[in-house]
Amino acid sequence: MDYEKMSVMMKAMADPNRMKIIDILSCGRQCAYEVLEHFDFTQPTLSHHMKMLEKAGIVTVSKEGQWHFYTLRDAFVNQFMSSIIKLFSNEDHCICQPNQTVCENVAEEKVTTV
Amino acid sequence: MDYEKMSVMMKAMADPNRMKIIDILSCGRQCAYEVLEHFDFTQPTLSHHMKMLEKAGIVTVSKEGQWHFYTLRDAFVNQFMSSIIKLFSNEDHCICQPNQTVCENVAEEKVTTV
DNA sequence: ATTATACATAGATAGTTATCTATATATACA
DNA sequence: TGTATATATAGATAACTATCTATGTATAAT
Repeated sequence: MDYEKMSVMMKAMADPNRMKIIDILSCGRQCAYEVLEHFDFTQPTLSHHMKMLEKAGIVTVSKEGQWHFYTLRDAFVNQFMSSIIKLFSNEDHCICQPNQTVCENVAEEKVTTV
Repeated sequence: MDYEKMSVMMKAMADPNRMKIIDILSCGRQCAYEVLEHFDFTQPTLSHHMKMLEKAGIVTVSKEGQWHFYTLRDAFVNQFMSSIIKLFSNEDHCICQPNQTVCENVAEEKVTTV
């Protein structure tokens, strides 16, 4: 697991306004002007947020005349989901044998439910 | 979807070091001392990170003598996964009819694959 | 050509945070 | 009791970021 790369994605998602933008775009592509109607902040602030989402590989832009259409990337959704599943399961990093000699951890086997 | 609450969780997860901590704890509970062995930063820094994870509802602590055992909360994992699935699908917020009169968005119906 | 619209960029500010050193607290052990 | 160990707290600093106002740019409409 590439924690740094995943961190960039998660930090981009972690802002509540950007999370709402992702939620909006999950219904299909929309232009910046449409997206802005759902928020109270100013247009430059939206421009900033969209750039963050773009840089993190979360959305793509296609420019048609004066309109900039933003689309949620399927590749991002798939990659993010599989990374999260790996993170929560005990397959990837797997330091399953806690140091018995140090703190006598009597860890029960963790059953992965994800 | 409670974007603010989800944001708190995601911000807590989004730090690469805390992400690694979650990955470690997904294999079962460990004490702070054990967790610290996987990192280069100092003990107060780990203490800070564990507190962030606790406050976000991601881990719980059980104190046994001088040892503090940290456990990844199943409730968090379940809640997080279901929220993410809602976020990526077009069921929750669902502003599926972009404003035709404004930017003539010819959005194709988005097929939910999550 | 002029005006309106959609979006981006520049620069500033206030708030947050990841990290450190230094120190405190609490438990275990000799 | 005194010492070692595990963890927390305090305070400082540097970096990052969400937001604003002001302004620039590019396209469309009149």
